[in-house]
Amino acid sequence: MSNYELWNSDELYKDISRYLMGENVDFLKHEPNLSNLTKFEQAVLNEVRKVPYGTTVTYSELADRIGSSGGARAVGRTLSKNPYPIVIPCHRVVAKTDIGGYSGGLGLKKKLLDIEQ
DNA sequence: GCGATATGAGTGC
DNA sequence: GCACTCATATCGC
Repeated sequence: MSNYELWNSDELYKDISRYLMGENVDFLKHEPNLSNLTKFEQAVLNEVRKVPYGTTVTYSELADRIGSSGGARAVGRTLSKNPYPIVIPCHRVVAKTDIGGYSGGLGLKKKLLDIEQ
C-alpha cells in the first residue's frame, strides 16, 4: 500500500476542512487501509465510499449491492465500527423508514446531511 | 403507528 | 460451535 503518503498528507486535512465548509469534496482519492478488516467489512466500506455527494442509500440497498441481500442489519453493524469517519461517508447511509444511526451522534449526522443538500 | 419476529455478520466464551 | 449483540426490515394488528 503505497497510499501511506497520501493518507498522511495534509491534503486529507484540507479536504476535510473544505468538506465541512460545504464544498463538494471527493474523498475517493484518499484510500484508507482496510487490510485488517474482514471481506464483508471491506466490501461495505468500499461501497459506501462510492456514494455520491448529496445522495443517500439505505442499509438494505447497500447490502444488495455487495451481494448480501437481506443483510441490512449486518451492514449497520459494520458501519457502527467505521474506522474512518468522514472519509467513509457513513452518514449518507440511512434506514428505509428512519434516518438510521450514527456513531458521532444523530445530531451530527443530520447536520452533515443538511450541509450536503 | 407500534410491537414482535426474521435475519446476516461479528465477537466472546 | 454456540449464544449473544446490533446504526435493519417487514408483517400483523
